[in-house]
Amino acid sequence: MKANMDILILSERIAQIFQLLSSPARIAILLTIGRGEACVCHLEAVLGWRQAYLSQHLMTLRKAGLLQDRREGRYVYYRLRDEAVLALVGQAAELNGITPQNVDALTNPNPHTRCECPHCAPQFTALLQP
Amino acid sequence: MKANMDILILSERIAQIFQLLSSPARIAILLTIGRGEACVCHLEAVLGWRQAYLSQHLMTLRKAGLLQDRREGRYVYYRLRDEAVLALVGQAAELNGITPQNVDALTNPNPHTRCECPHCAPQFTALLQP
DNA sequence: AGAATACATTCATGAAAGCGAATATGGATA
DNA sequence: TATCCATATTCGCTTTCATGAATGTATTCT
Repeated sequence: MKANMDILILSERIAQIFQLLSSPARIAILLTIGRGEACVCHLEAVLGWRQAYLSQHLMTLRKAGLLQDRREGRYVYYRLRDEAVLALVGQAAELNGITPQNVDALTNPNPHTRCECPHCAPQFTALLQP
Repeated sequence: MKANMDILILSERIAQIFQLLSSPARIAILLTIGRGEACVCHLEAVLGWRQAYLSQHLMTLRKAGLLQDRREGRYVYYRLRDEAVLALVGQAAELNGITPQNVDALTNPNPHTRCECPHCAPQFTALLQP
């Protein structure tokens, strides 16, 4: 039965994407990078996780082709390879009753700006404190 | 840091959806139901899996609110509670280089038709054989 | 009522993934 | 060259999840 096989193979490939996105940590990373660019220390500061932990998830996302990295000096900047993933995240959120505005509000909007994390640019740190 | 907490909570909820869809079996089930309606024996015949295995995944999808079931005699018919999930699956496929047509071709198109599986309507069985 | 059929649920196990600790690499500065 | 800092990788443990086996429940038919 060919149609049978097709649907299984197709489903497998589709599930791979969802598998990648099934981790809260990776979703948070993708939103924090958003339409911009971020070094690891930025994510470290914003999300409050250890560097090694972030690097593991970044490696996963990079190997899967969702992220691309760019080295500049001793910093490595990550950005989305395809911003369509943000649309996918938004649609998933809607399915769960979350409005697109809520997602957008937490998505980094800057298209490919330099990282402004507390390490890279300490003057921005104060803004994060309530 | 409020924004920090928000993004973690939001990411958690979004990841839940992806977690649900990270199983090839569940993707195949959703596509096979598609815009129509299917009883368990239909899925059993089309996908070639044992009944208990299907029932487990159906339970997961039902409890998560993605599927709704309707009893008619001793048959239980499943349908999508919100067809938006098909759009989500299609978008995930596109991210992985699969064209929407390829997905559509394997998505049951009939809106809420009665199940026509080999058990429920044996005359259709012949059509499945190449 | 009893048997048969369609479906649901529970339980156990094995594989995979999350996550922490430790360590390695690679560029920059002195 | 030596050292520091940003980032990457490996290892190991724990937990989670997928899957199979067995069993339970609801409905129809005789």
